[in-house]
Amino acid sequence: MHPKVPTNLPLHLNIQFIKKYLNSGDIVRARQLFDEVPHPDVYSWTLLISAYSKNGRSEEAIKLYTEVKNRRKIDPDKFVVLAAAKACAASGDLANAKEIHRDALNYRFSSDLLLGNALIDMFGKCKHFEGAESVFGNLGIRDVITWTSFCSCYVNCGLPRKALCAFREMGFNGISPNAMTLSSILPACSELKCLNLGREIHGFSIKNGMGDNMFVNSALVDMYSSCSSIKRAELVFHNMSHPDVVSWNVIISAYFTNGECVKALNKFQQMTNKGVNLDIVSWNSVISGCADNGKPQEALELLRNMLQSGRKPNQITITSVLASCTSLELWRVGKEIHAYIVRNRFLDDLTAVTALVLMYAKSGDLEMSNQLFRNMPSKDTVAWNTIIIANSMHGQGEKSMSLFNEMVESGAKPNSVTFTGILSGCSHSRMVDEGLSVFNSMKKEYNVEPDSEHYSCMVDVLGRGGRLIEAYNFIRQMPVEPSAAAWGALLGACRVYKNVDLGRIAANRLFEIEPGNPGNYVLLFNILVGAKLWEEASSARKLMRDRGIRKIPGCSWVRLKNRVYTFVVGDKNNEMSGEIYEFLNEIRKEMKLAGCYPDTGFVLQDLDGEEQEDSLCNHSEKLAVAFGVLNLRGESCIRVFKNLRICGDCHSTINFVAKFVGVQIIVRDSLRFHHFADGLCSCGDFW
DNA sequence: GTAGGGTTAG
Repeated sequence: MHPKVPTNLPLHLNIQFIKKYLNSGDIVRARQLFDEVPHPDVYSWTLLISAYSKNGRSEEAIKLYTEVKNRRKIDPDKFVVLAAAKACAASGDLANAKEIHRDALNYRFSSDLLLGNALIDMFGKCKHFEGAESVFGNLGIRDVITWTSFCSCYVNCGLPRKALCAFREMGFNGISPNAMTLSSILPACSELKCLNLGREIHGFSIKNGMGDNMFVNSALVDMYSSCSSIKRAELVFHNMSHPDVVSWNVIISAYFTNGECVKALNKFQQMTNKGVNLDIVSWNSVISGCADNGKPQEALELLRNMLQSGRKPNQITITSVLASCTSLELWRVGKEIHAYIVRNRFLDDLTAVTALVLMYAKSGDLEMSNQLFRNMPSKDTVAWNTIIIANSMHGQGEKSMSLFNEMVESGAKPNSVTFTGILSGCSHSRMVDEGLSVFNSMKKEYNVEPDSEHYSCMVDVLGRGGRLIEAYNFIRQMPVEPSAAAWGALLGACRVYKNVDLGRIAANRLFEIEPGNPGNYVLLFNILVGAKLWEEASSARKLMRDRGIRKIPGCSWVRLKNRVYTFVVGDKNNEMSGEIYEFLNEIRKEMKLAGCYPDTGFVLQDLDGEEQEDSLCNHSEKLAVAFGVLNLRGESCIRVFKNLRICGDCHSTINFVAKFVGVQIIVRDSLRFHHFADGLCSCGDFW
């Protein structure tokens, strides 16, 4: 081991040794020596505190600081308080930050420039602008660092406007910004999409010799990208003489946020080719970029590459890639990632688990979703919102409501998304009075102003509840402009309750607001056909044709052993097509024997008249279910996904199949989930 | 023997 250093040396020599150990990174040995020194002075304490905080061991640093404060024989100086402030800044520990601020006031260091700057920075990192304002106010002299830290505190606290005000005031006070000021203030321009100020800052940086500053330029790339000015972002990046890994990451994200996936992926490739060391952010940027831009397969592929390269995913990687699984309904891959989360102890990460809760719910496994949520050690508003939305999607309105009550009791604050979640739950479960009472309590009890989305949800609640006149009056009286969603909800309700008059009104409004949406023409057509108004129906159809609008083809898919099998109407391309149709014919016979007759009203939902006869047995969801049944290998559940709403005849057929074969069948249509088992559907035959 | 900055997330 190490030769023992005699501790009876004079203090300043011991300090030399402590510093030597710290400089070589041997914090353990420095601590040992420190513990043996009989009367360490405040400087030795400071050295150790700084060392711990630099090594990411803020807790230990703060413990030492508390200890030194309580030593009778030592008077804390501003440097030891400063070291403690840095430790708090590193860990974002607000409680201790406030304590340190109080100490600074007690010791009368509060007007010291050096310490003041560090305290402002600390409060900025702890996201507590009130603290920073108080420190700032106490400073008699403020330098460029004071102002810079003050501005970036506002930026960190999500107050970009205040940041820009402080930046202006700085100028009025005759302080000229430096490169650090500019790179701190540019994110405020990004957030506010302040292109003009951003360009002004760009010009200033060039005039003042900061044209090749990496930090400023990376912040500029981000600013231009946020202001949708990708060309300018590109230009800044290409003019950089030495882009570092962060600069590359920024330009990649910039391309993705502007929808330029090919360029983003090219840049990623280029970066790899140039031998830039990819960091975790590089991988996360490109993975989340793909996930956000409708490229889930690529996101998963990149995750594989990442693992191959030996880089460990973190919570952010997991969250992004789970979003991909959700969009592809890649339930099995999602399960693998779930296992990964458990193995790597990410289960206490709110964001990752919330994404997992959503993934399971969207993949049809509501039970797992609920179970995971129950086991979460802490829950924030987003987590509660997610579980409420999950239950609403699955038609569990009562459950959504009780979760909401639990949420309020737990002290989490409901926000606008919470109410959209509950109200949609109420509409899917025909809970009209509950919906009305929640809606009325939004502003009064929770101070959430209902927006257009909430109003549309309420139209849906009333409409699906069969209270069509009320729904229509609600639309006419709402203080916001009724959106397509509101009229669409009314139109849908008119289809269910066969109300031709209101259906016409709603459809005509929709033809104005969103003339290109085929769904509205189809709904009106169905309503008219249901009322046997053939001529009017065919003119609705003609209107659609004249406008050149094509119905979106119905498409269903089912997963089998990590492969996705897709079916369209009348699909005969599957290798098992023969068996599928045979099975469906058999089922039709069985249904007739059991006294179930096909619901012909729905045949017409398909606008392609030529196929009417046939199409009854041909809908994609039936084909997918049949394929799933024929390939059941001991599994008790089939999950089918459809891009449009499920049709009524398919609904009753699938219900029958589930009972006949003795399996659970879960169908997700474009709006919600249907759980079929034992001759019942979770939607109560109402959708 | 003392301070501050740019990228990724539900």
